[in-house]
Amino acid sequence: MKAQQPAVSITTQNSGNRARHKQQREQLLLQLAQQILQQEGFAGLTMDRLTAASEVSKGTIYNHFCSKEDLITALSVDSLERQLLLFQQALSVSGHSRERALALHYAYFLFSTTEPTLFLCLLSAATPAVVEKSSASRLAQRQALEQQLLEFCQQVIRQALAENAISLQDGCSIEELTYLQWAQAFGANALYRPAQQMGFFQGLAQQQLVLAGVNLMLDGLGWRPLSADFDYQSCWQRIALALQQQTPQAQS
Amino acid sequence: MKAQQPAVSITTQNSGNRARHKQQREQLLLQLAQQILQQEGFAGLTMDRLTAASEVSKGTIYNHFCSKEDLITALSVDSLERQLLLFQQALSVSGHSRERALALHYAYFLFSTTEPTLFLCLLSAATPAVVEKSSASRLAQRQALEQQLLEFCQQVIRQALAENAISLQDGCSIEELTYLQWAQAFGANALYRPAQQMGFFQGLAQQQLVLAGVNLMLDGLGWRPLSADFDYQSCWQRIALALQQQTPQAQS
DNA sequence: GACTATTATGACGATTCGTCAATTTACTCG
DNA sequence: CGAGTAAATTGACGAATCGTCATAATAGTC
Repeated sequence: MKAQQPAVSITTQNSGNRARHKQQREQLLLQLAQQILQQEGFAGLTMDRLTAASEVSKGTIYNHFCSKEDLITALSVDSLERQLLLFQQALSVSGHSRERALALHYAYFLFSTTEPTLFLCLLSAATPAVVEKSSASRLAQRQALEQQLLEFCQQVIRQALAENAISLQDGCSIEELTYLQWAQAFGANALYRPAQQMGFFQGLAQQQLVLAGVNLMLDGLGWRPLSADFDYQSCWQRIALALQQQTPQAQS
Repeated sequence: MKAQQPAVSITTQNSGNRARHKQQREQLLLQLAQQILQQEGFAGLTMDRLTAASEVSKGTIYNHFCSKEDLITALSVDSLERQLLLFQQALSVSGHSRERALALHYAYFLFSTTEPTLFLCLLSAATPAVVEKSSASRLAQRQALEQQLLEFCQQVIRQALAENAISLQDGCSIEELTYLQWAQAFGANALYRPAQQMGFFQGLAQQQLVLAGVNLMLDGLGWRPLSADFDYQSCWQRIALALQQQTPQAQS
């Protein structure tokens, strides 16, 4: 069950391979950290344990991550990279602008459920205790990725404007719209587990809630076609199929 | 600058006072913890520091909080209690149902800005690392308070139904609506700082974003009067005045 | 005023973090 | 190919923090 032989031919002769090798190991360390997180919980993730699980020493690990918190931030960066991939796939589905917006929301939802651990990392990484002790470069990475994600959202909104599917009156900027949708998606996905755990709703699936939230918001905006004039339920399912069948991919 | 003389007459003779005295001290400890949090950051909050700042020993502190994480959860309980007070005040403003819904959103926003530290505690307390090491009783307290808060929201929605200001077609339950508004409010307030820090929007105030988000969502729901037919901007300001002038209260 | 139950104390062991001098490895060049 | 140098790795160690527990103090009772 140990899938981590070095396996890479470490016959790196020119210094170009050094960086690549280092990055591969970092990826492996992140994978291990994620495993520990899933199996032992957040309190169980210690640097010594990661050291034991890996094949390098603690010093080397601190050569990659300047602190335990930096490791969490690194995991969040990894999360965002995967989200980015999902977003790209989501935008490859065809349809009018509102369908594509829905696809992005689905991608976000999909990530939050298929990778709950990483999604929680994202939450933890936003916490002051973590931010305070993460390296500046890692924080910059995270910021850059977030900006890229938001860029995708803005693209869809611009498409909607071009299609004349929405009209931005009364000083409502593209940034504002993007932010509000981001907030909606973040809240609806992040709060689901806690709410369910406290027995707030019984039968309601997370999917239905997210879809309903998006429809409410986009209807409020007047993004045509309105949910009364279009079957976004089946649109949602079509998107689900399109994204799901692409997910089985690179693992080792 | 030290505002923490015991000051309470500890001439507790009958055992009824014991519990009360203990609770007072717990409140004081929470206040101190919050101070440390503001001044030293999350990484600076250690049990030893709290011990030094207080006038009791470490053992006694661990008599109140079974772990450092339990302390964080206790702070979040404190936050929720204050939120509850704000919600009560918010519901005391007069108006039609949608105005009252707006008042709740304002109360939430107000809390997130006037008590940023406590708001972040709420976020941290939702983190697995904290949940895992908090006492069951404290977690139950938090859950109960959250349920009370949601109860307030449901009240307003029921009022709206009674006023015939909304109609719940297609199996959209009260719980669903409550959840979606909660999610919207949570997201819009929690993400503001990070988004601003990454320079995503320049001039946009948090207030405007929150208000816009609520309007979008409630318009989408068809909650009358729609934002096109009513000046929710001045309504918002009126609520602000009504709540602001009640805030200066109990501190020492 | 003696006696008991409850609470408080802070020194202590256990963990975990993060460092750094010593060592090994990788690469260069004569 | 082998000596020399730069870079990376190691793991023992100090520091900091958590949480405990035997002892001491206090409150309440008879």
